[in-house]
Amino acid sequence: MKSKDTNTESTILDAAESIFQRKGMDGARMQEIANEAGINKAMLHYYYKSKQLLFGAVFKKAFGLLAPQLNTILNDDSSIEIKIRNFANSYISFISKHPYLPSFIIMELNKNPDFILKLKENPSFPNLVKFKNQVEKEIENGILKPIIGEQLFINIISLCIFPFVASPLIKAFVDINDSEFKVLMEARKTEVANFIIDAIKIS
Amino acid sequence: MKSKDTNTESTILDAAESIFQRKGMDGARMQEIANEAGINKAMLHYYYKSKQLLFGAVFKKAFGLLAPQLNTILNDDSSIEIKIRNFANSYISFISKHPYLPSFIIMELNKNPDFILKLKENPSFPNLVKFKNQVEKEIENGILKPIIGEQLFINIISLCIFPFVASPLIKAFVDINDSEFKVLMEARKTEVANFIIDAIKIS
DNA sequence: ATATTTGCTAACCAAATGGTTAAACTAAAC
DNA sequence: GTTTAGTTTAACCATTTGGTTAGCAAATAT
Repeated sequence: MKSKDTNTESTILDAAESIFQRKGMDGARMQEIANEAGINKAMLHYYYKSKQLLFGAVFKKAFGLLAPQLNTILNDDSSIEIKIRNFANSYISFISKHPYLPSFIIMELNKNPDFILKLKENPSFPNLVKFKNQVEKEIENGILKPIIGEQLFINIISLCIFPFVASPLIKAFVDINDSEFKVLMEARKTEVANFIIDAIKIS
Repeated sequence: MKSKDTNTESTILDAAESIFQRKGMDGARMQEIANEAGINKAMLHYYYKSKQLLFGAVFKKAFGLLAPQLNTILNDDSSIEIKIRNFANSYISFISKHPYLPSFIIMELNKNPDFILKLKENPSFPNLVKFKNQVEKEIENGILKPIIGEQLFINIISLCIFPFVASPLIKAFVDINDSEFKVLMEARKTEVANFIIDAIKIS
């Protein structure tokens, strides 16, 4: 048997990732994935029974990259302010390196909302309870202005993720090219954090 | 000739809108659109030469609904604070009524970023110049804390649009059902505006 | 060495899909 | 009443597409 350090199964998954994340489930072609992997189309079915299952593997892997990052903000013990600063910085860094990830997840989840049901069963699925309690406590302690934890959470991820999901729109509205966009996103690492802190912290 | 008040051409466009916005260009089937419109598939090609052209008509119409709303905030003469309050309220109301619109536009623009080039030629395409000048002036006048106009603009639309684009994710994270989501979005009309104002206004 | 399992390919298949065509139908124009 | 133009349909077509099969090649087991 072949025992090359790049084994076929993961070559396929990488190729599928690249194609699916750019074209989506419906737009992707099995032949295109095979070409990208440099192998015969039949191999896709040999390792991953069907297009659905191959897609499932890609989707699951993609979601598995995003969720842990969210848990970071939700479940460590630093103050809300520190968590927000860390999160904005690390999440924007992360997405900059994987710009197709969030739009891929969101795109496919919109076309098939039921996908989320299986994901929710996973015990590591992000959970807001601790975060909400912490927000309430800091409000009681006079550190934060009154705000609903859920809304704050939505605000944080909106500000971090949306620019990447809607990057073609943003580039057009702000009238900038790809490299200027990168600069703008780099600046957002602190910009977003400062913006949120200014909005919620009692000065 | 037929002169019924519901003419075939617009029946087709409505059906195409419904299907394309839910399934996307790649996921939509011409037969499905024909069924939705209650007519023969050949009629689609009779009125709109091809799937591409029919899709183009739907996309153009959809974008034509979103752009004017943006110009409202960019090009009227009230203060930044008033504009933000009005915008958050009216934009969130609007999207609530057309929840598929933003994700449809963003989804297809991600798959085909060149679409935006033709849209930019349109003189009514949103332009940030006036908004940026206004922000700078209010900063000089001591009304606002220093902030880059582009970043503020991105923040505003992120907070208003993202929750709808990522609604399946949001519902799962916050652990709410559709009707609770509606309530949360209703609350955001003022929540988002207050959040932004708290972040940028000198108190 | 031989048999057997595993990895891989070329060729093939049935179903789906966007698109076409020729004929039928409708309603106004002459 | 006949012509003429636009409108609609059923049947059809070529291509694409996900998936299968049979056989080959290489590695492992016996």
